[in-house]
Amino acid sequence: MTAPRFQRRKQDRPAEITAAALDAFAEKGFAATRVDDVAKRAGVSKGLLYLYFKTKEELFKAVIRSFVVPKIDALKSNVASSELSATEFLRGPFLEFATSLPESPAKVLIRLLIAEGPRHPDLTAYYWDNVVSHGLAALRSLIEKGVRDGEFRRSALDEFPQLIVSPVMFSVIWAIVFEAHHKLDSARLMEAHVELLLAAIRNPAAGGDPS
Amino acid sequence: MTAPRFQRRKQDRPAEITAAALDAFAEKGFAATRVDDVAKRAGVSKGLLYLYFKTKEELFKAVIRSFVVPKIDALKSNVASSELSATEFLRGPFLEFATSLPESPAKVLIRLLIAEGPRHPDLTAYYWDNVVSHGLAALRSLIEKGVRDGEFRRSALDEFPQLIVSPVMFSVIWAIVFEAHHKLDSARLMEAHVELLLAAIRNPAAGGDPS
DNA sequence: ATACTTACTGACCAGATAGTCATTAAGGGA
DNA sequence: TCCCTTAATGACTATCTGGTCAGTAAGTAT
Repeated sequence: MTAPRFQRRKQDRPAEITAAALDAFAEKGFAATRVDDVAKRAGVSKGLLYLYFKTKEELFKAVIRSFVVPKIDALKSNVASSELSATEFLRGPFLEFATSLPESPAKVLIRLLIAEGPRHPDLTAYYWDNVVSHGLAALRSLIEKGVRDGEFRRSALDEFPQLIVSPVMFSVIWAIVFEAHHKLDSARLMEAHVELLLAAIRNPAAGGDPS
Repeated sequence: MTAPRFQRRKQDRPAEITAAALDAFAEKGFAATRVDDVAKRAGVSKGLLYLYFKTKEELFKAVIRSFVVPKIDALKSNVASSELSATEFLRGPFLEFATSLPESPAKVLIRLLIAEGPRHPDLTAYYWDNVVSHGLAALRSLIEKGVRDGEFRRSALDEFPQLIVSPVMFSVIWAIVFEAHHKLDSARLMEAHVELLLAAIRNPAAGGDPS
């Protein structure tokens, strides 16, 4: 009649453990997080955790990877809906993405990457290959399309698409550091950014803009 | 005839120790740095370190403070040289400041603040009071001046001066994470940013711009 | 029922490290 | 030259924690 002391759920454990680890890392950072604490949050013994992840570092990497992959998929599906003009894309999907990021798990990932990245070259390489390079390429082609269609003039954005996303990163950092005491309305910040950007690169030779 | 085993240099020790600590933190981050290692780098016994700093955390805070203060002074003296027009200021002193930051100790401070800030509310408060709020105020008054003088049109920058510095922060983060494998020419990035910014907010009613 | 595989537990250990303190000696004053 | 204050040392400890492993019991096949 006694409830079983545990269940065997080989399929689900890894995901549950990485989720618990993300929570813990979000609160304390990697180094200050105890493996025992992660195990407790996942409702699992420390021994089991070590059955699925060889070391604490492996766990760390698995956390990054497991939350990066879905993010990329979301990004790709966003870019796929590209019947929009470049301007519309910036005001629509891009703005939405940029606004949601500072409140998503990405915030934690970014903190971890900044804090621990320099000690994990393979991780930053992975992140570069799977996220940053794709993101930059997408931005570049977006700008290129805008220019081709006559919406945008040529500008330094060709070379530095980073300028499109730097306020996004800024918002995330702000949220990490000042969240508690100095809120930043990142939605409106991003709107302002997009409008400034469009004002700067709009092709003066082309038809006017309704705004 | 034997050289003395140590010298008593009460005045210099704290600065030497915080400098050593900055180096160590830059390499390993706060949590992974051993107090013993800091002491060795400073050429001092661990016991002495604890004579000047009550705990490792106190040392951490002292490091942040001791490198923030000079940075602020530099900033203030920069702003003081304000016979320049707003446009000239952005293209001159601001650009210089923005370009130098990613290679300065500020890089380390920012990494530490992102990594450990959430666990040290008093530190982020200090940083806010002494750096961020002043910086934002300076940017606001710069924009205001530009508008007053007819150089700039009113824009969202009034409300979000953060947009002026977000690429600076971006450059710093980039340097922290991808330094080794994907250099970013932050000088040219910042130039591009300033020109885009000016293109966006230049007052169309005013006299043209030579560029 | 019974035997068998293996997911899971939890007590344990070895190494590391923040912080202490009794002791030493530098260096200035009388 | 001899004190005497205190800057500085370094050995020591209490604790903490990543990682191990012998044993336990959940589930499955027969």
